[in-house]
Amino acid sequence: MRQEFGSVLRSTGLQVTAQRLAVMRAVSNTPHITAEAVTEAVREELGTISRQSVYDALGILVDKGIIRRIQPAGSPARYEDRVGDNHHHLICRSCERLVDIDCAVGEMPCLHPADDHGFSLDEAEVIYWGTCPDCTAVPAT
Amino acid sequence: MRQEFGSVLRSTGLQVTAQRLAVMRAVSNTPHITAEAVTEAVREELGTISRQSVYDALGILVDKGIIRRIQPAGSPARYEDRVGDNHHHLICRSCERLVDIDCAVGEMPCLHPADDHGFSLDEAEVIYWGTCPDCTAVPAT
DNA sequence: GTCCAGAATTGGACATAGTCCATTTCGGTC
DNA sequence: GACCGAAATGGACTATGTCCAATTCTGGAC
Repeated sequence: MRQEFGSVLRSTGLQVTAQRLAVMRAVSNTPHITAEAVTEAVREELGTISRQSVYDALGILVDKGIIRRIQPAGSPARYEDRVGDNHHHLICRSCERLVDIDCAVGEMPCLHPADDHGFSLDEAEVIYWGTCPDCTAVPAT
Repeated sequence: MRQEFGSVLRSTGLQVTAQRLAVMRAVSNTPHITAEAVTEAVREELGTISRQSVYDALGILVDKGIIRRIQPAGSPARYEDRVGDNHHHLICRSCERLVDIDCAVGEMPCLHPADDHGFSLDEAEVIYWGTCPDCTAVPAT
């Protein structure tokens, strides 16, 4: 996780900047991190960064496929650097905990609808909703 | 689609109000309607309704399982009255068009992850992302 | 080492989607 | 027709982003 980040950026034709490296580190260190948490983490590392730069960096990284954006209902967008393995997510309705779930198929799209209405599909996003063990134990907090 | 709406409300212990009936009608008439469009439709019917009442009515109807809320990434929440058949959705990345897809299984949850991390699952939400025929024909607009 | 062009960053205003709360009104019952 | 609790209202507020113009930085050429 050293200067690999730099080469990744360069290999996609992006400039290597301290802000982008810090954003990549934040996403890499904290799975399912939110934009706000990224901002905090980068500020800790660099002292300052504008909200704009964070969104911009995250947006570009997502565009380039370096990180993945997840936008579950009722929660701000989250980012993760586990890309390419097409895994899915499991979310607790009660505490919003988000857990990775491996995809049994492993390639995209891993599911095919009976009728695709002429669309050309590139991804099947699966979110499992349920209640996590902790929240099951303590139903109403 | 007559006074059925009224009985549905009563059967869940809710009061029957003009606002709620109008909201239900709006959702029923326009598949995948947004909160904003519901507000417009209800205003056309009743003359006036507060944004609050729309959100409140939609929220209660979702709570009671009378309608279903869909919150795809990058789009405001949408509502539909097709509940109970556990169908999925297909969205065009380019024009945001949203289409229903029947679930091959039909019962919830229709998918089971290899490892559920101790969660008790109640739903597997599937969103297929792709490009619709129109947008494929006209790539960049 | 200096300079340049384009890329990246910044900050401020703005947009969108939705929530909170105190008050008023309404639906259903007696 | 009066009453009570549920529902609706309106206004302020919050969270999460986006847009834009101006500035700064990066990497390469000289």
